[in-house]
Amino acid sequence: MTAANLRARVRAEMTEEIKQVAQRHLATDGANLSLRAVARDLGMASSAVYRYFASRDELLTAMIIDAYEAVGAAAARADAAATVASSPAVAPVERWVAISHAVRDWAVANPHQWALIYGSPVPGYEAPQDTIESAIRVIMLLAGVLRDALAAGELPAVPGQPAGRFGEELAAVAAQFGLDTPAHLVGATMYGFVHLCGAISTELYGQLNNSIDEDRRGFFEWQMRATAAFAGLR
Amino acid sequence: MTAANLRARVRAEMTEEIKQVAQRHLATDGANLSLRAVARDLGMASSAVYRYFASRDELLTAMIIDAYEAVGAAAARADAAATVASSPAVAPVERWVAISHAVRDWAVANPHQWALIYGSPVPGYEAPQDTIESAIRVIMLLAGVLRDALAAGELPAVPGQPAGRFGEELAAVAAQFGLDTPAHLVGATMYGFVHLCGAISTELYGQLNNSIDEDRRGFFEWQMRATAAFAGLR
DNA sequence: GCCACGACGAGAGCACTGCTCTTGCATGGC
DNA sequence: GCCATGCAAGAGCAGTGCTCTCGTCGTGGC
Repeated sequence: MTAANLRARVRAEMTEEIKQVAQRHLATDGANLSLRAVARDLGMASSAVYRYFASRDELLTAMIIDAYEAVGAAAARADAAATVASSPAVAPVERWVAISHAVRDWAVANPHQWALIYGSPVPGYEAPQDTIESAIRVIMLLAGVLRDALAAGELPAVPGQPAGRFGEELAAVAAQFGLDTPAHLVGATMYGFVHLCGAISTELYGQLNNSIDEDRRGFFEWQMRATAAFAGLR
Repeated sequence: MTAANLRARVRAEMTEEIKQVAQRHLATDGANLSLRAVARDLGMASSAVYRYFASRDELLTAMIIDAYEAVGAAAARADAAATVASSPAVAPVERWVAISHAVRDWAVANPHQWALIYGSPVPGYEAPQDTIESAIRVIMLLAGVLRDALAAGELPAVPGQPAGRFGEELAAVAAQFGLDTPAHLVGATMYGFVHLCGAISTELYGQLNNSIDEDRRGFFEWQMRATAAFAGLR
């Protein structure tokens, strides 16, 4: 190992350490992440952090990517577990529900990270291209459930596509991602994803207070089964 | 008018002026509202603002209440217009769609205000009780559509309530607000509201980028008609 | 009519923030 | 052995929320 490689490794470790401390601050203090406070926790000058992240926004971007990775990984794990668990043929709706629960569980456990990726954008911050490939993992999992269900002949045939310009856009999305699913299934996927985001955000941001206070998990599952039914799963 | 009343009026006008300038800043700069910048725009010292708002959070709270009022009023206006427009008997689903479009139109026109009330909470900020009565206006309008449709016999009968603890909570909500609608309709109302929030937030926060870029309004309406159908409207 | 009181505005100041610039230090390659 | 390079630290700038004090000015009570 050359010295340059060693230096790069030390640098990567330091970067990781900064991110970890920043994530701890994020989890406790919320989105108003203070670079100086992170530096203090690490026992170094605030200016030293700028050797690793050019700006606070860049640090936030790194945390956004990590958050997308984490929630996507949690959802993928749940999907895999649900798929395997049903050795003969699990109902696709159970995969749909398992993915949704995994996302919600992650969000409840990491509310500030959720807000970072699916909440209102940080002021003055614009998501760079780095994040988009991480951002679509959850929705691609949902799309996969419908694709498999369609292949297994478990979805009712719906001719045509939703009427309107957006129907063509849905068809274009299917083509773009190489999905051999009709446009209305792409729409149903996005419909489910939209509701997933809405259900979690309304719950986390207090819109359900004084209405559903006890069985939020049950209410959530009821909703997600409704979106699955809209897609044709049952 | 006594002098005290005059003073109170001057004070109210000044308070209103501060809120207007703050709203202008909010609309352009986003949620990182600077009290000092507002004071500069008003040509007064920053400390003078504290005569009217005890803290930045209090100013934000005032703007949150105003935002709830604005979106609720827009939705109520659209509902009233849709109801009147259909002099003999407009399909209830059109009222549902009209309310939804009004909320979305307002959100698209005032994205930062939307983020303020339905986005991730401002760091360190907790919504005070003042906001909750303003917050439920939109969802009460949606509930009203279903209530009227039920009274007109336009909803299919669904016996019982959703199974689970949350079903009881839904029934309790119906009782709490004096709604004579069954629990599953309360659930459908909240389902529609959740999707409304999710659809608008995903659109505003860029989750639809590179998928639905042209006909977002059409995609939104398609979604809201689906939530109406879930409630039994068609 | 006067005067005290209270509301108000302005300014200074504190602690904090993101970010930049300069300086010193240490280490590895020649 | 010397030098270049990467790193850390400190000072400093402009900005923030918020507090405190002080001067002013209009108003209500006497």
